[in-house]
Amino acid sequence: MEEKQVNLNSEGNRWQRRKEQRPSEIIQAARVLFVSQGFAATKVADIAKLAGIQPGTLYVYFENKESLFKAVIEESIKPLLHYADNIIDNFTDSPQELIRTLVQRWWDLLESDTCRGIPKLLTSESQNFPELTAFYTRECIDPARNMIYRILEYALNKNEIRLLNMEMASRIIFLILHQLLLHAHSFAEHEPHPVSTKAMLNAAADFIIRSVLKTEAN
Amino acid sequence: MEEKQVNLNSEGNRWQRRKEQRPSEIIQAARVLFVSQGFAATKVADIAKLAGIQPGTLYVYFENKESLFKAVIEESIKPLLHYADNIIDNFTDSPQELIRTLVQRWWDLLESDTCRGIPKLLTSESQNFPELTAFYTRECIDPARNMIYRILEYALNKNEIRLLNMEMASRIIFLILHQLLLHAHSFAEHEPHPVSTKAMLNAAADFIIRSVLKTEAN
Amino acid sequence: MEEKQVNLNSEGNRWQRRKEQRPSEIIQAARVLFVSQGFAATKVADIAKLAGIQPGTLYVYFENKESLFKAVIEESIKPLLHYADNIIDNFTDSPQELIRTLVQRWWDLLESDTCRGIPKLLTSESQNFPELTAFYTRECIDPARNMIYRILEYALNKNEIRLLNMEMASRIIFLILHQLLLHAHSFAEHEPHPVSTKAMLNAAADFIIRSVLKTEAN
Amino acid sequence: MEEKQVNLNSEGNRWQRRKEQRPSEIIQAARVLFVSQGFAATKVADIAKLAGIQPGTLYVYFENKESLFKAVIEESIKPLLHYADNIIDNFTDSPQELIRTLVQRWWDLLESDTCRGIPKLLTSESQNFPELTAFYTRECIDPARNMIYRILEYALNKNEIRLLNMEMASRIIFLILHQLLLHAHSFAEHEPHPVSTKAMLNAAADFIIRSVLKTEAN
DNA sequence: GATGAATGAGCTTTCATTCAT
DNA sequence: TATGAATGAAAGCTCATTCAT
Repeated sequence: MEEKQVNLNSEGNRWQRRKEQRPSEIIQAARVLFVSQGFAATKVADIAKLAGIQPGTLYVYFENKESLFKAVIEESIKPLLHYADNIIDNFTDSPQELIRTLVQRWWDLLESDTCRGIPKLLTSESQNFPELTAFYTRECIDPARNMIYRILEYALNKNEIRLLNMEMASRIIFLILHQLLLHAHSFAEHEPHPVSTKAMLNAAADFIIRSVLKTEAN
Repeated sequence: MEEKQVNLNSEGNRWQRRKEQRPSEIIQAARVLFVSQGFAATKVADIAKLAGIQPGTLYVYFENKESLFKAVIEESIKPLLHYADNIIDNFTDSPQELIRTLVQRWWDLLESDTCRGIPKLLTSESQNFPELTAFYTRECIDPARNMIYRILEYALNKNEIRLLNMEMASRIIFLILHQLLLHAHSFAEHEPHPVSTKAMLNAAADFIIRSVLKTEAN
Repeated sequence: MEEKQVNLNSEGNRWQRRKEQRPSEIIQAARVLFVSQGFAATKVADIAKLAGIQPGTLYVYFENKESLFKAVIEESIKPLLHYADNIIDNFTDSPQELIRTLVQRWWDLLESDTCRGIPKLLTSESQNFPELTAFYTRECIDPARNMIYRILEYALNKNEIRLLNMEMASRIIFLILHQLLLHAHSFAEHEPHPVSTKAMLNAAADFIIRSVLKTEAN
Repeated sequence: MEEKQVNLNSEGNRWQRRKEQRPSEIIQAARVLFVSQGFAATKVADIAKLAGIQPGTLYVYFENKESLFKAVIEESIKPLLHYADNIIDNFTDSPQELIRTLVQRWWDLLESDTCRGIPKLLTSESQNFPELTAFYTRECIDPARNMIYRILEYALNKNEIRLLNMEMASRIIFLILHQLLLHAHSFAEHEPHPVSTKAMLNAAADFIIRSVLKTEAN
């Protein structure tokens, strides 16, 4: 007697889940190479080698190079989909602390093993993969800016914010946070005068705080 | 009586000899495609087509695709090599005006016809062309930051600067300016809530001014 | 009852995996075309077709056309590296018999399946591949002349040699043997009055014997 | 009223004559490169450069690369067409002297400025240009062997010839003479133990004389 | 006639993908 | 499932040839 084999992971999901059975090592390997070399310049054979498999095996799990790319983005973006919750878990700190926490958590999350370099990759390939870019813009960038906006609102409620356009300030803050990530994967290692990550993060937080919060020393 | 048939650039001018203009036309075409698609994803045939020539003609002027890429970067970077002089021509304005001018001129220069998209391109290809990246870092990024630093010094001398680490502040300001350019060539067109360039530039200037200068409303 | 349809190499075996035999098959095909057309005039696609593979397959085994050429030479030369042993296995025959044997064995060895046409090929391409030519000169030509010299010494010891400069005679004998091979791959088939290989070999042996050995009829 | 323009140099001539107006410098340059590199490996642009002209100019005089090649052969072969008269001008010398003269004149003629390397070139390209090869075989090789045959006849008449097959001996003598030329353009410069041209020519003459003529020391 | 920039067909080579094992 | 040799379309590049100057 045959039981109908139910496929729980129906492929109708826009962002398919393959979960356990998918060799996430392939995705990790692919992400590393895509980030450093770009999509077109990365060879499938090199991904396979880095993942410790043969080229043919890769095609057992991914339909083609492009769908692997999408899986890389999709998978790496997952932790960011509800990052608001991840990054800032309570709004009871002082606004200043909140901003410092924001910057640090932002870095920790986006440079974590699973999504390191994804913003750089999406910036580079934005024209080649417009759907992914639109998805990222809608699901990650926009929520991120909303969260920043909420932090500013929180400061506003505490009467600690300076006179400013909160919408535009959110955007600029986002630019700073985003560029911190890009810089780490592009020019950082060619800097004539390198600066530690910690120093950069602190400087970014200081810069933002000075710009948006009321502080003694103006 | 036969009128001489005048060929209005229909196909008779395929054999135009334009030794002088060709290289820069090819470079312009190549820059556009390299910026939007990346080096590896851009086909030589497409560059040729966009430049209005045949593929073989491209090789009359450039040894290969890579040297064309280098020519694109080097040529496009030229206006930036002494951009300090280009961007800020006098330090007699108020510091606030100076920063507003900086942001606007930065944009005008870097999004001008000759170098539009180059920062995006170099960010994307930094790992694939380390020498070019080092060159850009040394000759463009570093001087740019120095110029920003001098603006802060100017404000310091006028006693209009807030208490801050000028070196690190310069770096963050540079990040903002740089990211403005990248954003324009990546996510801008996929924004769910687009914002005009003018608004972004003003917001960036405001943000920077609030962060580094003494202002009434803190 | 259905007989299993046997596919007699019609097209079902396009995907044959024959890692072991492939390289030497490619080399054989390449040798044939290189010998008749020269290196530059031979197309990689034609070599592949003659070897019964696709162009891409060739590059699984050889880095490029030039390294295939080198492999052809190196592989084809192998049987010649110790040909002295191969050609003349004993020095107990009469000098005259020895020379007849030399000529015949020389022909049999150098026109065997594995090295047919190589002297012609190396003559043609000597300027384009100087290292290979030097290698061939040192490892094949020089030892060949030494062996000829030893045959003359053997005749000398038997007091059957005429008064002559043995060093120079060896060179001339080598020229004759070498040219026999070249002629077979160049003008032979365009001869207005063709002569059989056998006749040529005998004539060459006769000519050499008369020149270097004491014979009754002078 | 138009007179029909009469082309005095009708192209019906199998081996066209362009005489004075043809830049024989082009042919000289082409011969040098064809001999050392082969037909396919020689670039028209390099021939033009060596001839001191521009690529386009070459096509004023030659229809295409192949017809230039034919002109090279055709022109270079001219001195050989009646070389019997050129090489041996009298049959009054002793047969031995005649053979020595033959070898020396053969060399002087075939390595003269106008035809140096042609035998090597034709050997290399024999399969690619069968008509030229047939022509060369018929008009040069065959007459050359006939002349050698006549020398042997002359020796026969003087009762100075050994017992031999004169037809086959002529062929072997020709092989030797031909190979002397080939060797000079292929392996000679890679010889581990070089020998002067003069020594080789003498050795060849000695070798031939010993083989075909009655001599005291047998 | 001479030029040399421009051509474009055709070559070598690459590499994402397939499939017999 | 995993393999990796084989594929073949497509890319970069060459160079004999053309033709406006």
